[in-house]
Amino acid sequence: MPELPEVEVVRAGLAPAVTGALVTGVTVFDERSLRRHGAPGADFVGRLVGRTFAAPERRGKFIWIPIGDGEAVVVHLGMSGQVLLRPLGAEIDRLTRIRIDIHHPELGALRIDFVDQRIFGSMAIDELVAAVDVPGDLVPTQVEHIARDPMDPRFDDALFFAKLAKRNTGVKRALLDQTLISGVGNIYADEALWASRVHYDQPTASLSRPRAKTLLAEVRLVLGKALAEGGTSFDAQYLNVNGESGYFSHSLNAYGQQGEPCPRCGRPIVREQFMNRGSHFCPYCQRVRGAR
DNA sequence: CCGGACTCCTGGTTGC
DNA sequence: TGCAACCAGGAGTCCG
Repeated sequence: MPELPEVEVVRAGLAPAVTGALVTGVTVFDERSLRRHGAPGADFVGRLVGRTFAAPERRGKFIWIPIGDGEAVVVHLGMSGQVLLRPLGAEIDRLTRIRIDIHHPELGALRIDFVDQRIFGSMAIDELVAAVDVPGDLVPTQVEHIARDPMDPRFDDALFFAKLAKRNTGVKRALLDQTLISGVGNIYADEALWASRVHYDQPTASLSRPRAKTLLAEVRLVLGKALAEGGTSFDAQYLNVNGESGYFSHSLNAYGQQGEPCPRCGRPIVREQFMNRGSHFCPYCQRVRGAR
């Protein structure tokens, strides 16, 4: 699951190569990767060829590259998406779903390969609209409902705490709710909860303010650390635009560590099914606190 | 508002 | 050795 750090690594890697580049050709190998585009592949190709990319932007796990005329190419990696930057003549991966040929004024001809095994990811051309909170900021309509991520300077901590207190749900569910806080997925949710000693099903409304602050701080810490290390690569699926993997898997404390000793107390980490996915935590360090 | 179930999907792994 | 069942889960939708 590429989460904020992996997606940001992709955005940052894309930036120098695509900004100012002209789209010279587009090939759609699998139309299913255009699910969010809402029109056939020919429409996608026709509207993209001849356009010039501006600097790629990101919110949460969404990347978009403005192409002028109030439009942008929106990219979501889903579960298994990769965006690879390659020389024009490089070999094409079998799982490449979309290929975009570009010409950069300084770097020359390049190719962007959208590779996606599970096809939960997508590309789409979308209209840019004013952001709800800061009208000067433009976001694709598909991203309008996505909250700012905790690394965004405009992320509003007080607003987040207030919303959290009003929610009547478990804290992990809230962390994964992209309309409340974006960019966090299953891995970093488990890691941040472990670091702040909070149980995944702790009711949000019962979280004390100091605990909520600790949790948000740990979310930022774990995202920042992963970012510095180039993103997680625990199953080698997550690559930067150059096809290189990150190193964060070496420092996971809870995610995927079931049966291993908790790095804090030594008792075994447990994996439970929650929200149709695995939740990894230390049953000793992370207990539901404060009955009601 | 909330949560659960379901959908999209395929390749690596597991199990017989 | 071969094959089938199983598992991974981001995000949207629908329903009770």
